[in-house]
Amino acid sequence: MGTTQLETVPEPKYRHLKTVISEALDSEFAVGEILPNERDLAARFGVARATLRQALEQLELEGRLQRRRGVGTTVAPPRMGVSVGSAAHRWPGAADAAWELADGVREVPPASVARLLDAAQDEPVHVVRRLRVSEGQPVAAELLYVPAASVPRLAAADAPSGIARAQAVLRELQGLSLEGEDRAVELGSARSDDAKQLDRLPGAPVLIVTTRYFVAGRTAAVSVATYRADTCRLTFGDSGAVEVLHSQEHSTV
Amino acid sequence: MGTTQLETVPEPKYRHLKTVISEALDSEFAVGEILPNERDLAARFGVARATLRQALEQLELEGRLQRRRGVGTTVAPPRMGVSVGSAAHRWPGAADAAWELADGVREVPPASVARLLDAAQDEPVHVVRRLRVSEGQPVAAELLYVPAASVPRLAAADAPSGIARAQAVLRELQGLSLEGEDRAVELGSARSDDAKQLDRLPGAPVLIVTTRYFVAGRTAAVSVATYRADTCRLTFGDSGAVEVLHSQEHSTV
DNA sequence: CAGTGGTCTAGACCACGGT
DNA sequence: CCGTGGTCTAGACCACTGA
Repeated sequence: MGTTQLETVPEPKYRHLKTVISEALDSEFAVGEILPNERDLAARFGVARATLRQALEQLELEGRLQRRRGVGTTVAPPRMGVSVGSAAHRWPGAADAAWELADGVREVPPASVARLLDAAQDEPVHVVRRLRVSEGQPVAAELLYVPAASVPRLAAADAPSGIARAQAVLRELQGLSLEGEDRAVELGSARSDDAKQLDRLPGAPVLIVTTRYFVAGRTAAVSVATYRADTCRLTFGDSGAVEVLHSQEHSTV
Repeated sequence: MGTTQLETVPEPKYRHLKTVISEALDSEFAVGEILPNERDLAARFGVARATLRQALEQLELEGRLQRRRGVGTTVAPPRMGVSVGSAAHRWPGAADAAWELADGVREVPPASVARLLDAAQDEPVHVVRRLRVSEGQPVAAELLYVPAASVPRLAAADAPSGIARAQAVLRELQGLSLEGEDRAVELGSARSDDAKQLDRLPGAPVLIVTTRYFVAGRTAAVSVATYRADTCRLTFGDSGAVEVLHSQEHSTV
């Protein structure tokens, strides 16, 4: 057995390119360094620009490159590890720096969220918008959905839709005793509003972390956090172990 | 301020296409149904095939479509929730069905893994290859790296590199008392060998789950599991809550 | 303003799956 | 074998950034 690598099939050009460039990145480029522009690179490798771009796209997906319109393509630093749910049973924002309040409104949640809350389809809930910043750059945009029933002391039109309201909702939440959480991670593409906050183009790959917070057997809140997939490695520290160090080379090993 | 949605900029065609098709999927198509082929669709929408493909690619990334060469494009079912680390402090394979042993060899791990193990750079370790199957299809390919020091009772050339050897390694592991785990999730693209096992093309987007297992203060094993990003939603059940139901609509809400 | 990446076109051929 | 999606080309124009 051991069908290790017969590779009877001709490798597509863009995949070979990807390997070549990837190796060049390891040996000949420093983090932050600017690569030649796409037209020059394509010419240098003797391929069409579209083909070159296919290779660059995958390298960007893997967090090896960073491309910005009007600027150029640079060598990306190793992904930063962002902690997700390290200390369980703690309300969002509790002593948690790194999250920056952006807005607080009252809206009807999307159907998928309404399903997770045990709420009616058209019932408006509190929505707290937050932005997570790490190492100086935005890494995640979060929408925290809180049904009115979870924060009964908050009157309907308590604060005039803004950061003040967001603060009020979070303050109320922290009075509740959190029983547990439930988390899911999946791949998605950035909605245009998230993309703006994350300084990416709409459609950029993101890791969507959906968290349900349980109080008294019910779902008291749902958080949908959109993390930049290119720059982030989500860490789940179950034990009190050391913070995870850099790692790379998940492909083309 | 509320820069909600001025959208002064013309929306690219492929993004508009994506919205249109996405809505059509919700209203006019059933799961598993086959879409018209790309040439017809492109003609119908009055765009070049490449542009149509850009829209389809993103929809596939979001798990809404499934495309297979030689077959066609079908409407994908909702992502399945696969549990990752629901019951912590348990060795891999312990009563854990769903993982299917594939191979067991002895190899030098990639540098990134060697760094996580407290091992020397060129020291060979046991490598157990496993495949996770859920709902009848492969969802993850795992490489479990176990330094010889973690399983001292295993002689160097104990079994002739195969499933028997894999079983022996796992059996030894389960004798150890696991102290904790440490998990990280990041986006990657499938290496060609993983791609084969997962029935995808090389380069397909995957969620890479790296787990470190701690015994006696040391890293006794490292698992690198590659999950299909298109079909999987990784779930982390911290509480004994109900299994997560379907959810969708992470974008274009 | 010049230079970058992002979008788009209208073709072509290839690799694969089923018939 | 035919029809599918996958790869590739050689152009073109647009949107954005920074000088």
